[in-house]
Amino acid sequence: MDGIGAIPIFIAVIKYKGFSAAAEHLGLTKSAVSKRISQLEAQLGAKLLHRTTRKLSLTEAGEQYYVHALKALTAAQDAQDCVTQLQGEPQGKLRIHAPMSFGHLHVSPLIPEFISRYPKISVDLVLDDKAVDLVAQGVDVAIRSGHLPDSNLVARKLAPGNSMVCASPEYIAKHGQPSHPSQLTEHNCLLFSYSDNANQWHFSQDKEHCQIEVNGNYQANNSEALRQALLKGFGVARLPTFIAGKDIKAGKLVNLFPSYTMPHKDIYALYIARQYLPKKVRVFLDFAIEYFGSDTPYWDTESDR
Amino acid sequence: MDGIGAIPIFIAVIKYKGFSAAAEHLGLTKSAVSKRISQLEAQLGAKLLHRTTRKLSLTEAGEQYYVHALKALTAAQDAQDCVTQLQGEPQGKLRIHAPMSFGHLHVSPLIPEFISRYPKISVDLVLDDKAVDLVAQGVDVAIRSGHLPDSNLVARKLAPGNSMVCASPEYIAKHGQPSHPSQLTEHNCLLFSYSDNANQWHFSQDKEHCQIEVNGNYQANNSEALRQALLKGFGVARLPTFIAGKDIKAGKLVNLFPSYTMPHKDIYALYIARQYLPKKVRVFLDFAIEYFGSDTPYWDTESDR
DNA sequence: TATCTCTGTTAACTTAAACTCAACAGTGAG
DNA sequence: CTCACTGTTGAGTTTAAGTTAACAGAGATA
Repeated sequence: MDGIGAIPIFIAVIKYKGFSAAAEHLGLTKSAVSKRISQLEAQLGAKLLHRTTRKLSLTEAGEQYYVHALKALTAAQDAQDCVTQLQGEPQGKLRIHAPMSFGHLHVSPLIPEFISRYPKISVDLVLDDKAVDLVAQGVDVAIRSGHLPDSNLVARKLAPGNSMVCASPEYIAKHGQPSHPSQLTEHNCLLFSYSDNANQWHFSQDKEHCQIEVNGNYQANNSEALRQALLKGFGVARLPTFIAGKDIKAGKLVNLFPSYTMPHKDIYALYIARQYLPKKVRVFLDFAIEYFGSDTPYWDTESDR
Repeated sequence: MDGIGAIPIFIAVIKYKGFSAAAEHLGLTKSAVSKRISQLEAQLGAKLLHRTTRKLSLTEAGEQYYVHALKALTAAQDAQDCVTQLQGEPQGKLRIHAPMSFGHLHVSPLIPEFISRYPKISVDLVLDDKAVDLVAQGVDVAIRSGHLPDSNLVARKLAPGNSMVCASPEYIAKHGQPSHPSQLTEHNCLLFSYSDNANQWHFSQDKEHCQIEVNGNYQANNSEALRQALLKGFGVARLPTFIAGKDIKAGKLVNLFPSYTMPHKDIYALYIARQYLPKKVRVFLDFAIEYFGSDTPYWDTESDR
C-alpha cells in the first residue's frame, strides 16, 4: 500500500514538532520531508497537518491518522526488533546518553572496545548532565545515577555508586586530618550543586549514623571541576568513587573517613520498556556491566585499569 | 525505518503463498518481489522464508516477523481507511466477487453507472460460483445468496431473493398446468445442483405448507442454463426471480403457483469486519441497495428496467 | 527416469521515485 | 520594522525500485 513508506516521516514530524527537526533526525532535507507529507496528503485526499512556517498542528484527519500510523510504526519496529533479537547480529545505531563526568571517565573509554566486539553497531554518545526525554530525543540508553524512572522506562543497575569524602595530602598537612565526620563543620567543604541536599552528608559505621551539615565557599555542577580543586589542595569534597578512585589509588587524594560508608546512588541504565528489547541495547547493557565489574567496579578495586 | 516499505510485499507473499502470485496481486514482476524480500532479509540479518521453486514456508524468524508485520500493515490500512472515510473522496480499487448468474444479470450492469458516480474508484469484478475466501483472495465485497458468514465477516442484505417454479407457455400447453404443487411429481423438474436439498421444494400459502420431492432428467450448476432449457419448453424449474423476473414479465415464462411463496435466500454482500469500513466498500453497498430497489427489487416489480 | 511446467533468482538495463539545491514567501520574535 | 528560521516548490540529480531475459531448480506427469 502506497502510504506506508511515509509513515515514519509523518510520525517524525509530529514527534519533533516540525519539518526541519524531523528532517534532521531522519537524515533528509526539509524539502524532502515536505514533499513526502504533501504526497501522503494527496494520496489520502485529506490534509493531515495545519502548518505555517512557525506553527504546526494536526487536523482532525491527521489526529485519526496519527493514532493508527503510530501503531503501524510501533508494530513495524517490533517486527524488526524481534527478528534482529532472535537471530540477527546486533546492528544499527545506538544512541547513548550519559552524564558528563561518568560518561567522560568511564563510558567513552569503553565505546571503542564495544564497537570492536560488535562491528555492526554504531554509537552516538551524548554527554550531558541534563535529564533527557528518551522518547523525544530518540535515545536508546540513558545512564544515570540515583535513578528516577519514568513509568515506561526500565532501570537496570550497571554498577554501585559509592562516594567518599576526600582531600589532598597537601590539604590535610595544612588543615589537619579530621578524626570524625562532625569535624567537617570546621573545613571548607566543596559542594556538587546538582546533588539533592548537597550540603547534608550522611555517614555510617557499624551502628553509628550521623548527618553533618557542611558548607564551603565553592560549589560546582561538575564533579571533575571539584576534583581538580581538591588536587590543588583546595578544600574537601564528597566525590563519587568513580571519579576519585584512581586518584586515591595514586595517592593524590585521601579518603578522610575510610571506615565510614556513605549513601550511594547506584549507576543505572534507563531504556524504554518495550516488548522486544532491541538486541543492540541488550548487548550494550551486558557489555557495560561486565566492563565495569558489576558489584565491584574497577574504580573501587585495588587493580588499576 | 527502512523495512517498513517492504511489509506489504512480505505479507502478500505469505497471503498468496508464493512470489509469483503475490507479484500478480501487487502489480509487480516476480523478480521485483524477490529482490525486495531478499533486501528485507539482508536488512534484518535473518532469513524470513525457506523457499524452493515449489515450496514456501516461514522460518522461525519469519513467523515472528509476520505477526508484527501484519499488525503494522493492518494499522497502516486502518490509518488510511479512517482518513479516507472521514474526509476523502472514495477511491481505489474495489474487488467484487459475485455468482455467475446474479453477477452477469444484475451486478455487471450497475458497474458502469457506479463508476460514473465515483470516478476515483476502479472495479475488479470476479464472477464465480465457488465460495471465496475474502482474505486469501483480496476480495472487498462478495455477493452471496443465503449467507453463511464467517466469524469475521459482516453480511449486509442487498435484496430479497425470491424464487418461483416456472415453465414456458409451450410446456404448459403440452403437459398441462398443475393446479397444486403436489402434482409436480408428474413433471420433469430441472434442478440447480449448487442448491442445498435441490430436489426438496417448499411451498407456502396462507396456513398451508407443503414440501414436494421432485425429480427430473437435467440438472445444472448454472441457473441461466436452466432458464434457457425452460424457454425451449423443456421441463419446469425453480428459478430465482432475479433470473426469471424479466421473462415472466415478457410472458416467455409462467409462474406455475403465483399464490404460493417459497423460502427465499436473500442476497447479501459479505465483507471483512474491520474497525473502519473503507469508504469505497460502503458507497458500493449503498449504491447497490439503491440500484436494486431494496425490499422491492426491480426484477420483482412490474416496471421494466 | 525423462520431460515439462512453473517456480524463484539474478545480471543488465530502464524507469520512477526520492532526494538535494537554491530561491522564495511567510511568520513570529525581538 | 528587521531578522532568523520556518515550510514550499521548481529544476535537476541520485538512488532505489522495477523490468526484461536468461537460467537453475523442483515437483508433477507420463
